[in-house]
Parts: sequence; C-alpha cells; structure tokens
Amino acid sequence: MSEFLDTAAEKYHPGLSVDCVIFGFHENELKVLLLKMKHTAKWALPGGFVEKKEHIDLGAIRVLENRTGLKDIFLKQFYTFGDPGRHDHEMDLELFKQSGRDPVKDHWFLQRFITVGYYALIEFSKASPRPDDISDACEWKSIDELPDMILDHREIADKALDTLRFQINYQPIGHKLLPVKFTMPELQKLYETILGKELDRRNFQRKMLAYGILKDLGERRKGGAHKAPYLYSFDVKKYNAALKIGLKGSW
Amino acid sequence: MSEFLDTAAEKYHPGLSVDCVIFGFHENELKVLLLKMKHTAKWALPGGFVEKKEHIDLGAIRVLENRTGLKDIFLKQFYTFGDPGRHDHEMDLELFKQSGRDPVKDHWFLQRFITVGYYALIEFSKASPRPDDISDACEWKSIDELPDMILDHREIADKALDTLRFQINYQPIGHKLLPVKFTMPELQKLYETILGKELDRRNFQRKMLAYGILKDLGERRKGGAHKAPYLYSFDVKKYNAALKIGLKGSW
DNA sequence: AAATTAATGTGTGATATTGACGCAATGTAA
DNA sequence: TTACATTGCGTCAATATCACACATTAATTT
Repeated sequence: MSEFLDTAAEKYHPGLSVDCVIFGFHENELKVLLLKMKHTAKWALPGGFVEKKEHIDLGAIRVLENRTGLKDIFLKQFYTFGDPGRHDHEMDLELFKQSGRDPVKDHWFLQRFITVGYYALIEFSKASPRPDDISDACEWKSIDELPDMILDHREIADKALDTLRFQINYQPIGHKLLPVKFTMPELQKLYETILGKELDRRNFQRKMLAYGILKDLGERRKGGAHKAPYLYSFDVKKYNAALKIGLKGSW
Repeated sequence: MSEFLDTAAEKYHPGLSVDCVIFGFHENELKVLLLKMKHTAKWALPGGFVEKKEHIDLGAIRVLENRTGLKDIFLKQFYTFGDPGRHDHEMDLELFKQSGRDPVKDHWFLQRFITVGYYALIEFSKASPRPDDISDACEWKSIDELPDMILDHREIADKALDTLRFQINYQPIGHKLLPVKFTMPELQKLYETILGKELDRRNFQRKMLAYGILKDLGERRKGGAHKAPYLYSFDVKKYNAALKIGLKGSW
C-alpha cells in the first residue's frame, strides 16, 4: 500500500476510478461480489484505477480478472458517478495512517474522484473470488441483503440493478449468468429476481419458447424433490440475433 | 484562452470533460447544436471542463446554459468515453500556438482526457445559440447530415441518438422537444426521426391517444396546405405517470 | 366558383400477444 | 401406497398490433 501511494500519481489517471458490480446467480438468488474492507465492518465494490494510457474499459477488465480469476468477462459500462461529495476524507486519511505514512497535502490519492460504474455478468460456479490488498474477504452477497457499504457503493449497486432490469430484453443476461444447462424454473427465477416481481410460470415458459432461442436438451434434472424439470441451453446464434432487435415483451 | 491555459490546472478536475448533445426539433427534423471550431472546418459538440468541487452534472448544466441561454434544461448523462486514443495531440498543440504560447510538457491541457456524454432535450424556438471562445459559430445541424466533427464527437452524437431511441418510452421526449401546442403529424415525425423508420399514421394516432397523455385543444393549425390538423398538448401529470412505468409498445 | 389535390380524421377486420386460469404427469417423502 | 409439491401442456377471453378503406377538409388549380 505504501508503495502504491508513492507511484500512483505517476501511473494512474488522476481523480478517476472504476467500480464493478459483478453479478452472479446461485441457489436461485442474484448475488453481487463484494470486498470486506480491512479495519472496518464495511464492504466495497471491487474497483481500481485507470492507467494513464489505458482504456477505461480495460481498467475495469483488469479489476474483474483479478477479483474473479476469469477472462473474457461480459462487461458493460452503465453510469459515471461524479458527486464531489462521494469522497470520504476520513477513510482516505485512515488508509494513510495504516500504511504508516503522513497524509501529504494535495496527494494524488486525496483529491476528489470520479468513478465509472460497470456491471459484469458471470457464471457463478466458475469464479474464484479473492480479496485485494485493501480487503480481507471477497464474498458473494445476495442483492436482497446487501451489507453496509462504503461511500456511494450502495447507490452504484442499485443503479446497476436498475440498468439490468431496463436492459433485460437487450442483453444476454440468461446466457451469461446461468450455467450451460439450466431448467426453465431456474431461468424464470433469474428473471423474477431482476425484475423484482413474480411471473406466471406457464406464460413465462410459453413466451420463452416462442422466442426460439432455447435448445431443449431432452434430459431432465434429477435429484431435486418433486418432478424433474427438463434441461435447456441457449441457442447462442439465435439468442444474439434476437437480442439485437430486442426480445419483444412487456414483463 | 491564454489565461485559461494558466488557470485551468488549478480550477478544473484533471483529465475530465463533459460534452453535450443538444437535441432540438424544427421543421420536422431532429437537430443537434454544434460549434464551428476556429481555424478549422470541423465542428464540435458543446463541451467544457468540470470544476474541482463541482458535480459533473453541474458542469454539463453550465455548458448548456452558456450555449443556449436556457435554464432548467432537461439533461441526462448517457455514456463516458474513455478511449486513450480519443486525444488529438496535434489539435492541442495548435491551440497552444494560437494562444501565442509554447506547449509546456505535462501541461494540464495536454494530458489524456475522459469525457462524460450528456444529451439535452430543448424546445428549439426558445434557444439562442451562441459560440464560445474557441468557436466562431453555433448552429443547429440536422441529425441526418452531421458535418465533419473533431475527435470522437461523431461517435458521441450517434450514441446519444441510440440512447434516445432506446429510452423513447421512458423519457419525456415529446414534451421537451415540441412546443406547447403541436399536431399529431408533428409528434409522429419526431418519433419517426428518432426511431429511424416510418410509422403508420393511423395506428400511431390510435396508440398515442390510447395512452391518455394528450389533451385535445379543439383548435386546428390553419395556414399549412391541405386539411388543418388538430392541436394537442401534453397532459404533463398523466404523461409523467405513464413514463414511470414506461409507455407500452413496440415501435 | 368549381374542381383538384394532398393532407388529415375515423373506422374495420384479421392476426398476434397477453393474462389468468385448469388439469394431468412426475418424482420424492411420508 | 399415498400425499404432495412441482412441472408440462392446454384453454380462452381480453387486448394490442398490423394492414388497410373511406370520408373530410383546406389550400391550390382551373
């Protein structure tokens, strides 16, 4: 950390950061990957700084890969947060203190920061969450029960979910969040969580199948209680073609 | 300009700008307000820098008010452009030359810039376009015939239109772009321009009226050739209520 | 002044989509 | 074996969409 404070001003674009809202779907719940900050009870979105000659998208991709161990992640920029009040001067000074240094006036790290928000969709089971230097845990948290978060990170997470909801007919949400094989009830639960409301099981199935973007695998998912549902996977070509014009439908 | 170069580093957030795509609707055409840059044939979006302790939204509002003479403008952030290649070093040096100064290495103005894109919707007739220091003209240009633009401004304008198209059922587009009184054909033309396709006159009218967001003023617009169309205005309360859940409809 | 023309206002029927259900089939647990 | 929750498939009325036809009106032409 101490070294970071020394070299940051040279390496990174001033006053600019990226924060990622990483979504995963597990046990019928939509989850977000959060970092538990050292020395406090608060959590944070995985984030980082953008190098001076780096595309901001690349900065976000770096963060993503470091936090999840995954490559080729689906990532979308969704909003830039530029409230000058989003700074937490106390926290910054605390960081200096912990690194055993005196806060320097006008230090790169102590200025006001703008942050560009990205959301990512990843397949839950494939990720290997790992903390970074300033955190001592990296865990999935249910979107319905987010813990106390630093700065405006709660607002950023909420806005990401809003965006997801808004773009549900235009982004490969199912394809990126679900495993290759999935059942109709699982797909429905995902939609319900994102939309924040319940859908009729039968109408949902009819509509989904009508899109022609699913391949019926003929198998069933055994093991669970009750009747075993069929397994499906996405017909990626047709799915992407359909998304371009948008899945019609009022959810 | 020379003074600007001296004080900018102190006053403005480093490496950050805002650019505004200002939409207006006139003579059945969707138009964008552009600045003609001095000493070149290229045009630019109205833009500016963000003060160190200023909300980025406020920075955009400042630009808007200065360029149009209007207050209370409808404004939405839509995307942040962070390609390091969006810089035009030649142009920067030119600016230094014109201000009669030598380009200083590592000068605030010569670093790489991120820009936050905003789109604005204004009532065409109420605006009084005026150039800024670095431009010698400020004019409306049809979205269909945009002139050569600097940097990635063309890309920014295109993305703004895409956003408008995407949000057409959720933003008060008609209300902000049209005068208080307007005819159904005018409203339709606006929709057609934004959507980039023609719509059936009769189905459009039926759908619009079904939303219940229009007030029939009973008057007709005389003067034009042929049958005089009725005048409408928005029922703002109902319009806004309808937008919250989104005007249903596949355009 | 009457006829022409190019818009606008209103209506209709076929088709597709939505929303709210019913009912039988299936796998686990009692 | 039975009970039960869950899944697969189907029905039907209400609504929305799409593709038109026809009558009306105001300026222009003859």
